Amino acid sequence: MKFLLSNTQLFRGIGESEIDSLLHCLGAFEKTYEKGEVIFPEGEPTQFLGVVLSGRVMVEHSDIWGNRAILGSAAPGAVFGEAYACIPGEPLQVCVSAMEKTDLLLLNVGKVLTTCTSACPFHTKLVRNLLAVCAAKNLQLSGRILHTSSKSIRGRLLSYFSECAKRAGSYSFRIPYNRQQLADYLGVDRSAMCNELSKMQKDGLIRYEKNDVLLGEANLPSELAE
Amino acid sequence: MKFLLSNTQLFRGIGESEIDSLLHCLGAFEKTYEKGEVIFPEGEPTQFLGVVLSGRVMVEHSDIWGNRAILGSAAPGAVFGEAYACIPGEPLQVCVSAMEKTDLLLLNVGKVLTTCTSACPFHTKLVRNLLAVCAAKNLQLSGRILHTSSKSIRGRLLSYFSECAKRAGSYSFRIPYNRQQLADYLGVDRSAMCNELSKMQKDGLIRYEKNDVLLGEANLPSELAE
DNA sequence: GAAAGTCTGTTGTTACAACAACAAAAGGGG
DNA sequence: CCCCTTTTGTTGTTGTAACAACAGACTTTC
Repeated sequence: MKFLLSNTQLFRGIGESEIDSLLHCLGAFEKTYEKGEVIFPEGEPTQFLGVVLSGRVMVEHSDIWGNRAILGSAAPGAVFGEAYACIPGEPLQVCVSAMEKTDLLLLNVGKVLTTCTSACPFHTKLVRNLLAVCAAKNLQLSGRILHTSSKSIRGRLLSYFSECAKRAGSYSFRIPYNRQQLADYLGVDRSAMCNELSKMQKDGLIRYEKNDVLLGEANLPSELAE
Repeated sequence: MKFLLSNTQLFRGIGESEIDSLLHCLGAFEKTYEKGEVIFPEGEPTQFLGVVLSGRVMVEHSDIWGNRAILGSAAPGAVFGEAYACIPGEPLQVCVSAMEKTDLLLLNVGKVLTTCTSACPFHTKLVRNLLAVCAAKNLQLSGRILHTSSKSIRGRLLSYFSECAKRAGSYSFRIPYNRQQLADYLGVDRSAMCNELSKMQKDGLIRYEKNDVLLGEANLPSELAE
């Protein structure tokens, strides 16, 4: 696990040997959640930040009519809840839950920030890393906003798929959401989105099979066929 | 100006006397922009973070068809561009411009983060403050997402107005956007939104006059009348 | 391996918001 | 003060996406 951690953005530049003492300072502990289980419920504050060790978590919001909006998800190595953990007492406007069986590392970040001790020599480094993580999360949220800025379903899908392709470094990629979740991420109706996906395939814009998508012209070699 | 700064989130806990040396370390300088002028153009990275001294700036994105999406705005004392300044070389996906005549303080944050020097004793404090600012900005962006999660124009307006009222600590508040900007912030058509505002007033949900809004029942004492 | 449950894709209907076009009001210079 | 520009509010039309309902594929469980 220490090896995994030392490769995350949060612990970048901190040796595996130092991580131990840091984790101790941060009151770190591991915890496993089953699919669908709530990790941070809406309405309560949290002192803890989560690091995904395995599995995947989802950040969502539900209004009083049951309409769900998905803000994003976190894959292994990624961090979540850091914004709330950095603002002590702030009640969550969102709910974090496990999309599948998930192992987490939970860190009490409140401790780092409220006490001014720099006793552990790597606190400083950690805070800077946390800042970088927080900044990157800002861009992720901005991305989600830009993906939903188009008025049409097709525009939203293409915007999202473009980013997926860019991140994967390939026109072929796998999306982490099922249809309902993708619809809630893009803020559209599921059935209308399924419909649009079909049309886009007919139009040769994409090819897809379940969660695998190939973005590009119809005449590209079809990696997805058979 | 130092008095203003020492009351901002970014410089909280840093004495007015220390701010001078910090500003020097950060290569800080003031600059004035006219209404409509671009501060950070889309596509280019920035090493600088901005603090609004007076006026107001707006963060927006325009797609290739000219559709504009407004991500948010920053009032005096607020900070912008910090996410990009914390990720060296990251090209802006958004454009920052002045909504009116605006005085800014620009700080080279890249220097703080890339060099590991803690020579200035208040660097550490500043980085922590910056983290808090970044976390708060996360919540702002989440808020913008939640305000646009409703499918109806009325739902989006009410969600936004609710937050305005909460922040103002009053059912009566003033919005910083004109109609077109508000529409672009909420991701709806301006004329349709104007229409919906009229209906909401007829229905007694709100009263408004230009940018002043009163949220609540029709039978509340009408502060806006006369 | 059958049964219950979940997920996906399809269709048709309907409501709502985008769009276009215009008039009135407000603001800003000269 | 008048003219020009910007902003706001209104109307009518049209298109698109939400919604409801269902069938088939795929999972999970016992």
